[in-house]
Amino acid sequence: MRAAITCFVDRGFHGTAVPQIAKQAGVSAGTLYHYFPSKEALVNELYRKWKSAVGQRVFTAFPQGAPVHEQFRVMWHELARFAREEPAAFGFIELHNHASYLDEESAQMDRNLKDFTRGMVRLAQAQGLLKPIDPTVLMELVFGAFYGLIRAYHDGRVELTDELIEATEQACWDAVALREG
Amino acid sequence: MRAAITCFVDRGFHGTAVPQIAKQAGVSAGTLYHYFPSKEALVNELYRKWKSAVGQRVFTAFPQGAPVHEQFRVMWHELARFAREEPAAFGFIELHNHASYLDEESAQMDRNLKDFTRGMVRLAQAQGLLKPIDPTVLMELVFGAFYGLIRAYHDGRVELTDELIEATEQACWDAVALREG
Amino acid sequence: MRAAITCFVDRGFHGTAVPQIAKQAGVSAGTLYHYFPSKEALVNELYRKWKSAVGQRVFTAFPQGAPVHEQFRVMWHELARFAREEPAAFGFIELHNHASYLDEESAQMDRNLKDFTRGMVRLAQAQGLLKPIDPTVLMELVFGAFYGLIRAYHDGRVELTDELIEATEQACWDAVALREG
Amino acid sequence: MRAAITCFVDRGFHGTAVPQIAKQAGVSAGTLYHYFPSKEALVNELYRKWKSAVGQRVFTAFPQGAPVHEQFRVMWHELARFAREEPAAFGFIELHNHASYLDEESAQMDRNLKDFTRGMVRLAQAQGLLKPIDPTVLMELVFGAFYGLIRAYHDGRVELTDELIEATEQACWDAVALREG
DNA sequence: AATGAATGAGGCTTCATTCAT
DNA sequence: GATGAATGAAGCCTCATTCAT
Repeated sequence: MRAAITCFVDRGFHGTAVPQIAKQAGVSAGTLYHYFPSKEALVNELYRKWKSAVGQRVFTAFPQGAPVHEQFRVMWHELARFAREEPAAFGFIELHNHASYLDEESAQMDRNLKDFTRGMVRLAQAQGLLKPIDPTVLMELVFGAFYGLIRAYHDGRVELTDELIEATEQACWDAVALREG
Repeated sequence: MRAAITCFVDRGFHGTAVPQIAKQAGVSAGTLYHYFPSKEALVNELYRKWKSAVGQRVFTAFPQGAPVHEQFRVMWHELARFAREEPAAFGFIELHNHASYLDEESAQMDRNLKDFTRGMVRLAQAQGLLKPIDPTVLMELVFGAFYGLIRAYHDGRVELTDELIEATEQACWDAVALREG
Repeated sequence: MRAAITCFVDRGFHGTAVPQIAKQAGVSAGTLYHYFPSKEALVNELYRKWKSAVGQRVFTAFPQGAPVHEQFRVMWHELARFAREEPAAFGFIELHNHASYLDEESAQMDRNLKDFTRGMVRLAQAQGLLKPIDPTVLMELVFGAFYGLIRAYHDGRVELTDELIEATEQACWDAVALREG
Repeated sequence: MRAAITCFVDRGFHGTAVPQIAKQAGVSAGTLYHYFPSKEALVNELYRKWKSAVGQRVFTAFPQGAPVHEQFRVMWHELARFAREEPAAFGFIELHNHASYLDEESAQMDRNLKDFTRGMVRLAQAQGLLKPIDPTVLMELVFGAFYGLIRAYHDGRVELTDELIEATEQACWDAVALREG
């Protein structure tokens, strides 16, 4: 339910009451329990659904054989467009990174995504295209920066124009790329 | 109380019960209410205390007349060392950015810090040292990246060595600096 | 439904959910409400059905003109055999004696059975065959003892052989009979 | 709390709401949870408290070296007097025999009491004083009869005079005793 | 100043019952 | 007739807060 996502984004997991979600969704509290055995199960299901959606989206658009910078650009643009189209969902995913109420299945999904990305980073480093910093750190810098950008967009402090996406992509590429000079 | 911070970092504001904090602090629940009128007041007081502590720390070390990159480097290193020395406090500050239970005073403090920083960014942009992107965005990219780094440190996924601090500082400077070429 | 009886015996009236009964019976929850207007009506109907069944059984086998001890023996054996053949139903009847959700019709049925039995006891006392104790008490002693026997059988603590039925019948007859000596 | 016992006796475990107990006890629902971690814990604690009270009572009055019939008489009278003095508590104990929400500790207590009693029965049988029926069955007959008597007393259908206690004791002794003739 | 028992509102969840299909 | 999704009242329990000691 989209209603649940909005609530969770606004107030967090513990700050959101199940009846609030139900009201927002226009159903009764009991009805939620026909579809989800518990509040935890609900949040996990939502998490996995959207996390895999964003993963699919990037994966689908990913230019397999292209240069690394082009791949980076595509990933950044896809993520940004996703965040622009589904701001609530994106905020939801970001919010729940590493939350204690996520179950093992959700955690496993996270790890898989990260492992895959780390593999790509290592490959690019081996080609001398990225700075020789711990891949985990490089990823955290990039995704952290991206989250920062999206947070500002959510709060209405900036508009997420294509130009801004392009400019921020360039900035973050500069952060991780090994300067040729 | 340091105990409260640990609890809030582990479980979030709504997920932390006042008696839990009291127990962790080794006092009774009632005692907390001698010092703080409410749970919200407690969290706000903690927030302001540590936010101003980190602000003071950066401000004290800040090299007023130095070149911008040097200023950036000092800020980054001070923040990183703070996060290394007070991991719980730093996690606490980061966690509560924009939380709904922060009061106006806390929000005002945030805005002041941000406005000040934005002023510095504008100045550097006017000198042609930083990329001509919305200063708000530049700041979010940098602080977002920094939070990402610290998160990885908190989770034990990386060690926060001086070398890593230096390398990440360089990467983030590359992200925001205007390339001379 | 036999399913309902099993559930009620296992968990009691309040501890049994209507959907549980439905699932056990292999039908949907809504279907139950085609046949019974409410959970209370269901339990009352079951109660009357089986209570009258056991009453019929004893009544049918009852040797009208025989000596009192013979009558007692027949009653005891019939009850015991019923409990052996329909353990769930018997446990159900016993469980719901005097329960607050039994309606007036069920209560009336109980009273009729008891009044009838009490009449027989009085008759036997008048003949000097039973101890001159309040007939209500005599009945409670006998049926209480019988329930105790059956409870042990239900719990698997004893086997309900014909020999045991006979021996316990003799014991309970000794309890109520006036010793000739 | 005596209030809880009354409620449980009236409506059973599942039929009694915690707020009902609290109201009856004149405290708030939350207060109960200062003293008992859960409704189950409450019922178990009450059960053990009163079960051991009745056990103590019989044990204290028990005439160790006396003839078996005298021992039986004492036990019966003590039980009856206890039931007369604490009708709610006695009804409560009886009600919860073998209930599914009793925990292992309570069940163990039951078993210990029963094992002890069974030992005495065996001893008496070896002396040729009791009928040679499975001791478990003899006990169930006697306690079942006793419960029946008390049930009638609870319902106000009989008065529990000393004479009645004596008469019923005699009847139940006749049930289990081996007739000398 | 410190305690911790007491409170009652509110949270998560269940369940008897209804009703559109 | 049968279903099972929907409901909302109510159940168990937690928790921020108060207050007598």
